[in-house]
This record gives sequence, C-alpha cells and structure tokens, in this order.
Amino acid sequence: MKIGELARAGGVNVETIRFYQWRGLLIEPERGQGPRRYGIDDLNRLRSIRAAQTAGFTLGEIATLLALDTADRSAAHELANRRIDALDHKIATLQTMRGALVRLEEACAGDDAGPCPIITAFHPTGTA
Amino acid sequence: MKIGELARAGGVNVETIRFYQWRGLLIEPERGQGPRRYGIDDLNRLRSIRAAQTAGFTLGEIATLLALDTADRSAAHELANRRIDALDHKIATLQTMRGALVRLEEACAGDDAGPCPIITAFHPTGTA
DNA sequence: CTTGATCCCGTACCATGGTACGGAATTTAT
DNA sequence: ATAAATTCCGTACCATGGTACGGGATCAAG
Repeated sequence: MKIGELARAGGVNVETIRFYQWRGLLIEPERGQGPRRYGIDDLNRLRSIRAAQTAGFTLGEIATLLALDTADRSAAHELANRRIDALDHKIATLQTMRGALVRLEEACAGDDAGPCPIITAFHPTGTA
Repeated sequence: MKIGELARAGGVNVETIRFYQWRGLLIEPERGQGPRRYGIDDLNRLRSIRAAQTAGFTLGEIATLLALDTADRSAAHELANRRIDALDHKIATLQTMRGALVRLEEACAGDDAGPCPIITAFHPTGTA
C-alpha cells in the first residue's frame, strides 16, 4: 500500500496520515527506492486510532496507549479506567442537559406568549 | 458590578468576559466617567452561556440563540431540536464506547498473557 | 515522451475556546 | 498622597486536530 491507499482505506486524508506520523501515532516506514509502503498493520493501527478517538481519547492518550500496548498492562488498565470514569461523567452531564433541553422545548412550544424560555431557562434564576 | 466582579460571579476570567464581548455574546456597556458597569442581566447572560456550553452548544450557536431569544421562537425551537438529536447521538456513541472499554478492561485484567487487548480490540479486525 | 497522478516534504493556515502579556489610566485603600 | 489593585485595550500566544498550498521527484499510461 502507498500512503494514498492507506488513507482511502482508513477514511482519512493523506495529510492526516502524515499528521499522525508527525505526532508519533503512526510509524513512517523506511523507503526503499520507491515510495514508502504500508501494510495491514498500519491500517489496523490507523483504524484503532480513529476508534479510540470516538471513545474520547485525545491523540496524546492514544499515543500513550499505543506505546504501552504490549508492554505495561497495568498502565493501559489505568488509562482505560480513567477514560471509563470520564465517559460516565460525560454521559451523565449530557443526559442532564438533554432533559433540560427537552423540557425547554416543551415550554417553548406550549406557551406562545412571553419570551422564548430556551435560553433564559438554562439558569434557575431566569424569568421563564 | 465591575468586570472583575462579574467574572468572579460567573466563575470565569476577566479575559473570558472580554473574549465573549468580542465574540458578541456579551454586550459591552457604555462607560461613563468610571469603569464599565455590569448588572444582574449580564451575569444571567453569562451564566446562560456557560450552561449552554455544557449542553454542547458552540459559542456560535449560543450567539444565535441569544440573538433569537425573544424573537424567532421557531428558529430557537429548531436549534434546540437539532441539539437534542446531536446529544442523543453522542450519548449513544459514548455508551457504546463505554461498553467496549469495559469489556476490554475485563479482557486485559483476566488474561495475563499475550498483548494487552486495549488498543487492538478497538477494531473487530484486531488480533486479540 | 509527455501528461497526469501520486508521493514527499516543509511551511502556513484554519476553527475553537480561550489565556497571557504589557502598558497606560484610573480607582481604592491606607 | 502614595501604593496596590483594577480596568482598559491591543496584540500575541496556547492546545487540539487537522487542512491547504506549493514545489520537486517519480511513476504509470497513452
């Protein structure tokens, strides 16, 4: 695989690959006489990065995770646990805000007079 | 209230206030002979901004929301609905990833041989 | 053999959401 | 009245996660 193929297979731009290489997330293979060649491992690694990103890991954390990988299990463990806690916290926050927004929506829809409460109701001190 | 008091009351830095003013989220009161003076409305508005941010609105969306506020209810409505959908989507994604992470954690903890699956298992094509 | 597509590499730039710095003016406290 | 704190204002900078641009090399096909 050449870099363009890797990028297409991973659903990212070539520039993103290079950016990841620069960040140390992907390894730049040595080049022989032709262009650099990438293998399935690089693709898997790329997909891992994208997957980890959707889990909310930052690129820095992903780099750590990739570096630990086969080595320091307990550190990887720790990182995962911290991430789970962060996810729980975030999910709870989002659910709270979702509830608030839904109530607002209803208030705004039901009452056609006065100021729309969508903003004002974000804070309990609001008029609505 | 002076800007510093407003900032403290809102739990932000003075610079952040000014940044919001620059972004058009907060209004800069005219100044008489002394420093600019802020009222409770400014504080409420500031708190609204912070609350809306935790709901995942971007500053741009918040600006729109604040501009609509008393005026275009259906537009505010729309924005809120889109935000709710986005929140649902995000919550679902986070829950999925949480589940994946927990399973990984268990796999990593239970099996002390071979590579730690925390990264590899992010993708179904992984070796682990 | 020449045209087009890629690749390689560096540097610059983008949005987002702020933070930091510095100097002049003014306000507040002692 | 003098020192410390704050305000005002502009500009520059930070992290994050990329995208865009431009020039030279190289490769593949017509």
